[in-house]
Amino acid sequence: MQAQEEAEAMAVTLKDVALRAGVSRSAVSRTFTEGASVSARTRHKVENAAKQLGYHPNALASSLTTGRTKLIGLIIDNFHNPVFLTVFDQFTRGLQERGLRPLLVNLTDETEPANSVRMLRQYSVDGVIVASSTLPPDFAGAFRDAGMPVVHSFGRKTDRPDVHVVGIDNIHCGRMAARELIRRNYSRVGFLGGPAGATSTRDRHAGFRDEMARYSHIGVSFSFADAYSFDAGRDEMHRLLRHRPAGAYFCGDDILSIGAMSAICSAGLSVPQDIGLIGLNDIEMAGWENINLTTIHQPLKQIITVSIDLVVDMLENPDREPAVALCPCHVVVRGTLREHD
Amino acid sequence: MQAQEEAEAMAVTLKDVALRAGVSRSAVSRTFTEGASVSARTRHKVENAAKQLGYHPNALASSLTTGRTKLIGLIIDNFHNPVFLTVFDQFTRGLQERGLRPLLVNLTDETEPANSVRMLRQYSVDGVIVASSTLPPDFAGAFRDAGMPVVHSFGRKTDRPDVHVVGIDNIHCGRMAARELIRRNYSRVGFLGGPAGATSTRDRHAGFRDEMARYSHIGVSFSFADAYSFDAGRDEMHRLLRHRPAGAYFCGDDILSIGAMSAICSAGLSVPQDIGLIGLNDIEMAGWENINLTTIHQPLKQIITVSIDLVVDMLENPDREPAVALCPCHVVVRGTLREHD
DNA sequence: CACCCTTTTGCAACCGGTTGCAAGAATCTG
DNA sequence: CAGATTCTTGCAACCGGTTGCAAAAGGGTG
Repeated sequence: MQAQEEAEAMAVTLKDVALRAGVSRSAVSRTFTEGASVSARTRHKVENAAKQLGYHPNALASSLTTGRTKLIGLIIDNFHNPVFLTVFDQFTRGLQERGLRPLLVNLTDETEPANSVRMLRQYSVDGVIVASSTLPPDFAGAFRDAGMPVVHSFGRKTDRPDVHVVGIDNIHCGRMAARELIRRNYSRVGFLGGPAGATSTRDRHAGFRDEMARYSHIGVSFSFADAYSFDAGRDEMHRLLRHRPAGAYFCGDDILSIGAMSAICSAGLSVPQDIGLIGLNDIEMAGWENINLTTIHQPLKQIITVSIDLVVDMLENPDREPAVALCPCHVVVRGTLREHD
Repeated sequence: MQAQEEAEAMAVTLKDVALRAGVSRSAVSRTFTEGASVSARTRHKVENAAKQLGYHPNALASSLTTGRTKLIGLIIDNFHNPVFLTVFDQFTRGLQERGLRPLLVNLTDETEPANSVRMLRQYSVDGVIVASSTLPPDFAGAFRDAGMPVVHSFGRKTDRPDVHVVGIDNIHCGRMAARELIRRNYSRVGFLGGPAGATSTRDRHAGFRDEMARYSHIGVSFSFADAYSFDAGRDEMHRLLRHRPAGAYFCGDDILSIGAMSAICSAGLSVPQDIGLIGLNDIEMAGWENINLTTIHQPLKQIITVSIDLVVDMLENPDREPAVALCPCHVVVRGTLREHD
C-alpha cells in the first residue's frame, strides 16, 4: 500500500492501466464512467491498477468523444470594482462544487466580441457566463449565435430576451433609491450614474427619474461617471462640487459612492451632514465602520447561484426558451443619509 | 464574401474543410500550424474553405498530440483582499497576451493540495501559477512532483527553493517598516501581522523584530490577525485597543491596516494623531483620499510579469533550476504616520 | 442439465486533430 | 535536358479516451 504512484508523473494512460489490470481498455474506461456496466471484480482490479500507477483520466481526451469539457467560460470586464472579488469567489466556488471549471476571460482591452467567441469555441467550453452590466446587450448573443449555452449575469430585464438573463430590476432599484431620498425630505437630489452606455445605468436612471417626476417640488439633476470605479466616482463628484451640489445623491454603485464620498470629504464637507449618499450593491466595504454606506443590497450570491444553475440546466436543455430571472433587492440603511428632517 | 459562416454553429471539422478545399486533412492541419510546409496555392484554397465554413481548429483536440493545451492553472486562496482584484487583472491580461488561458482554481475550502493537482492534471494544464503568500511552501511543490511547471508567486525567499518563487524580500520589508517608525521617534510600536502560519507574515515579523531589536529603548509588541482581510485587521485592532495600544503599528498588509484604521476610528481615536499605521502592498485603495495610507509598495505588475515569463520559459526548459526572483519594494509616504516628532 | 435471459467484456471504429514517412511535383544545377 | 535537390502532399498511425455491437459469461428455471 505504501509505494503507490512511483513519482514518474508523466503520462499514465488508459492503456497502461488496462495492461496492468489485465483487462481491455474499454473496461478501464467503463470503471471511470458513471453508470457504465462493469462487474465488481473488474472494477476492483482496475481501481487497484489505477491507484498503483497513479492514473487519472484525461478530461480533455474524453471531451473529444463525449462533447463535454466541463469548462465554463467566465467573462468579466471590470477589475476596478471590488464587488467583482466576491463575484469571482462565488462563481469559482459554485462552478467547482458542480464539477465545472472556470476558464477566465478578461475583456478589459478586448474590443471584438468575435475574439472571445472564437477563443472559447476553440476550447469547446460547455457554456459561457457573461458577468457584466456594462457590455452591450447583444454581446452575450454572439455566444448563443455560435451555439453555446450562455447566461448573462447582471444583464438587463427585457420582455423578449435574446439570452438568459439573471439580475435585478434596475428600474425598480432607481425608484427605491428615489423614494428613500424623498422620504428624507431632501429638496434637491442628484443621480450620479455609471457609464451612460451601460444598461444598468440607464435603467437605474430611468427608475430614479420617473419616480422623482412625481414630486415636482424636488429639484433633480443627473450626471454620469466614466466607469464603475472609485476614481470615476470621485472625479465626477469633484466636478459636481464646483456648481452648487445637491443635498443627496443616488450613486449607481457602491464604489462610485465611495469615490464620491472621498471627494466630498477632501473638499472639507461631510457625509451625511452636507451631502447624503445612497449606493447600490452592498459590497463588503459598504459595511466598514469608516464607510458605513446606506445602499441597496444586490443579492450577489443568489444571482450567481441562479446563473450557474441555469447554465448547467442548459447543458441538458439547450433549447430552453431564454428568460429573465430577477432577484429581489432591498435598502440597507446605514449612515450616509440624514434622518428624517 | 457576404454569406460566410452560414450560422450552423456546430462542428465544422478539419475533414469538412479538407473536403471543401479538395485537399487532404493533413494539408488543412498544416495551414493552421505555424511553420509547416504548405504551398501558397494550397494555403489559399484552405483558407477560403475555412472562412466559408467558419472553421476554427479545436485547441483541445490538437493538445492531444502536441501535448500543449495553452491552459495555465491559476490558484488563488484569498478573495477578501482587494489586492487580488489587481492580481486577477494582471494575470489574466498577461496570460492572454501570450496566447495562454487561465484556468481558475479557488482554493478557499479546498484543504487537500492533492485535489488541485489531480484536477489540473486532468485538464493537462501546461503550467501552474500559485498566487498566495499564505499557503505552506510545499504546496506548490506538489505540482512540481506531478511533473508540471510551477511558479509560486508571492512565495518565500529561500536559499534552495523547491520551485520557482517570485516575490519580495519580506524580511527586508519588515526592516524598512521598522526603520520608518524608528525615524519618527515612536516610543512604543507594534507589529500587527497576518495569519501567523503564513510565510509572508513570518518573514515580515522577523525583519521587523530584528531591526527593532537594535533599539532597546523602543517597546515592541506583536500580534497576528486570522487572515489577510479587513475584518481580521479590525478585530485584532479592537483587541489591541483594550490594553494600552502602541503609538504606531506595522500592519502586515494594507487591508489589515484599513481594518485596523476602522477600529481605531470607531473607538473615537484618530490616525495618525493617536495611532500611526504603515501597511504593505500599496493597493489602489491606499491612495484614496479618505484612507491615504502610508505603506510599502509591492510591485505587483512586475511580480506578475516575471511569474508569467517564468512559467512560459519553463514550457521550453522544464528542467531549469528553481530560483527565487525578488522584486524591489519602497515606502510610499502618505498620511498615516506622524511627521518626525 | 438444457434453455433462456441478463450482464459483462473485448473489438474496432470513432472523436478532431498532428506528424513521420515516402512518393510525387517543382526547382535548381551543370 | 538529365540528374540532383528541395518542397509539397497524402497516407496511415497515433494522441487518450468512448461507445455500439456482438460474442462470452453468468444466473435462474423447470
